Amino acid sequence: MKKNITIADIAQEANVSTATVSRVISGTTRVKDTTRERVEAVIRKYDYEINSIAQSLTKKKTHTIGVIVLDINNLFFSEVIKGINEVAREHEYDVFLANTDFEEERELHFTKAFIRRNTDGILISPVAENSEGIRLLNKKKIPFFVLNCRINNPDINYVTNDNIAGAYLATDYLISLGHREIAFLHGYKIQGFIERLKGYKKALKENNIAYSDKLVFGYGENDEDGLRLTKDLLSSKQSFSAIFASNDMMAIGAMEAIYESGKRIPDDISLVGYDNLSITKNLKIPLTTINQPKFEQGKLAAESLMSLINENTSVGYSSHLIMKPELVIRDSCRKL
Amino acid sequence: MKKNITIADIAQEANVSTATVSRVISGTTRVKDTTRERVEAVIRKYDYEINSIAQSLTKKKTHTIGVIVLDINNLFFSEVIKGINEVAREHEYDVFLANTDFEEERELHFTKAFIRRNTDGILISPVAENSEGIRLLNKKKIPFFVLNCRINNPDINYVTNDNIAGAYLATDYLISLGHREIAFLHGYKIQGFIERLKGYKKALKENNIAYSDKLVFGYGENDEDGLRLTKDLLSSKQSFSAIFASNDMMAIGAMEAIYESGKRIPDDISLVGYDNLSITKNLKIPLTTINQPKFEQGKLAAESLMSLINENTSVGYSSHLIMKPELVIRDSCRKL
DNA sequence: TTGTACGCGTTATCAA
DNA sequence: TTGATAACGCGTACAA
Repeated sequence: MKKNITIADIAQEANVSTATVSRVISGTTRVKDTTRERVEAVIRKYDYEINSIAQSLTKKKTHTIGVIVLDINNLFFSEVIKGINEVAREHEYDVFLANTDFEEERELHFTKAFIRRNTDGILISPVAENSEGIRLLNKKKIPFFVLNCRINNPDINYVTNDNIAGAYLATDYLISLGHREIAFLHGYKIQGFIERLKGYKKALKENNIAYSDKLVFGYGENDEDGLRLTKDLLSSKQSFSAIFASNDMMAIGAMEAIYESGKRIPDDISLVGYDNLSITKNLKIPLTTINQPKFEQGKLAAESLMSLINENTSVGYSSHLIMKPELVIRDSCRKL
Repeated sequence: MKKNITIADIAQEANVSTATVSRVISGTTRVKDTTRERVEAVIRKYDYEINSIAQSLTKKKTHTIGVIVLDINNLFFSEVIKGINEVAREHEYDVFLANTDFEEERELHFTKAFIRRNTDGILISPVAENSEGIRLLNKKKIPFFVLNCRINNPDINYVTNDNIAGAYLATDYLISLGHREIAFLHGYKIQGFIERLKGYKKALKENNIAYSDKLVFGYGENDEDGLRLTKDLLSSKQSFSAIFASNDMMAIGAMEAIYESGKRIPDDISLVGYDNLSITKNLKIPLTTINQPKFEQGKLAAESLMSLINENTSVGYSSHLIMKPELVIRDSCRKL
């Protein structure tokens, strides 16, 4: 086993106590210049790096946050994570990243892993608002902030966007263009996607259009899912003139399926997505979609988490942030 | 300060020693069933989770790997990371993720951070083959594996793709279509992109086409960079009929710039990218590009790292893996 | 089958 | 300005 150089080794070689070495490293206490230099020379000589594990044990701080997301390969989360990283960097925190792939079991696994690792705080995009992971974090009083989910508990902080309003915007826009048979590509059965279905239904209802579950195809999340579900839709003999995909990745897959079938967007089928990923403006057909701030959500959540961590007393109020979605009109829809 | 429940608390409440609690948790030694049950009950009662920090200190293992990439928001790395995550999951390792944004200073920072945190191993996509981070890892004899860079040191393991060959393929393809004035969008000045320039030059030379640095625009990496550089190119009065972008993200930006300028692909300008990101087939114009395995590179590197970690003696040989790139022809190029 | 006591590498406290 | 030493929470000989 590789013997690691410790503070004791440095102390011995520099003819000082471990306490002094510790002082030199932390820079908190004054140390005589000559001793300091002697110690620093030995540290450099061995490329000595402090052992944060041991350090954390006494300090009770790891300078680490854990981030749990549903799918790291979805560009939506990439952008959120970018925002988180930026904040973490400013505060000199390091980031653990975990991916649940929408499985509650994995979510719980990583939650526990982070708790065991004593991450100072956790950002989590949960599979369900009452997931076991959330319960555990809450019970353990670990600073955490929920991403991308509304939690019905006044004590729990979260940031999300108004999915019902966003989906309403998308559907209502299609209806305003004259579409009445609008297919819906349903994401996995998590709160966000269920709410988007609600917004879709709400828009139908307000426009006196009957809802039909024959036009709802699920479930999924990424471009492959969108491809598959749209193929199902196309071969279903259902009549429809537009598709509302619950997120952009699925819309990208839908686009592929539509073109493969020989149809065209928006001439034959109109298409709307959700998220406004930066690539959607460069798709085969620039995509009409719903924008929600992503980078900002990550930043916001991370910043709030930092204050949660640093005021060890609870803040006295909690953040329930609901971002407002916006319709971004591009070229994927046409007036009937 | 929140008092954490420790093994000692459990021991006290269950009327046993800490050693016994430890045995119950690890399951290594036999414990009488009745005591075991008593201890387990107390553990459940408090939702006790072991403190991995303390555990690591004695065990000298953190069950953690660190991953350092150049840009987490580039879909290329998303896919690589996906491969890494899959392997880590199988081996019950957790993953620290860090992003250097092509800055050597940040690379060194995270390398040190991982060393201090005693990550059992590190996967790194370095800014330069002789970076300070690489030097440190090598000196400290920490198990590590280099991603996406060829290292001129027999002891250092790496996996990458043959950038020269790939860029040659791309350029030669354009030439075979009759293009002779081919602009090159240069990525940041790191080995991979420099090699792609070499491949480009090589193809020109073998086809007796003079190289002109007036056709080379740099430097960048993502879609915004591609947009900016292509605008520069378009306003430069240089005559050209094709663009070879050093990666797909830049090609996406180039596509945007070209369309904004009123020109069309491939009618007015042919375009080739590099990486074969899965979205490239769904772009405005499905992109002709160079494929290199991404998920597989991540998997391979992670698996090799795992064996490096688990055979604490060095393996006796090292892996220098160079993946073969392939031309993927879609619709973004035309014959002159 | 179980308990005692020490070590892991650091920081913090108290003396000197 | 420095040193000795007790924590921190866990694993593990060694002993019982």
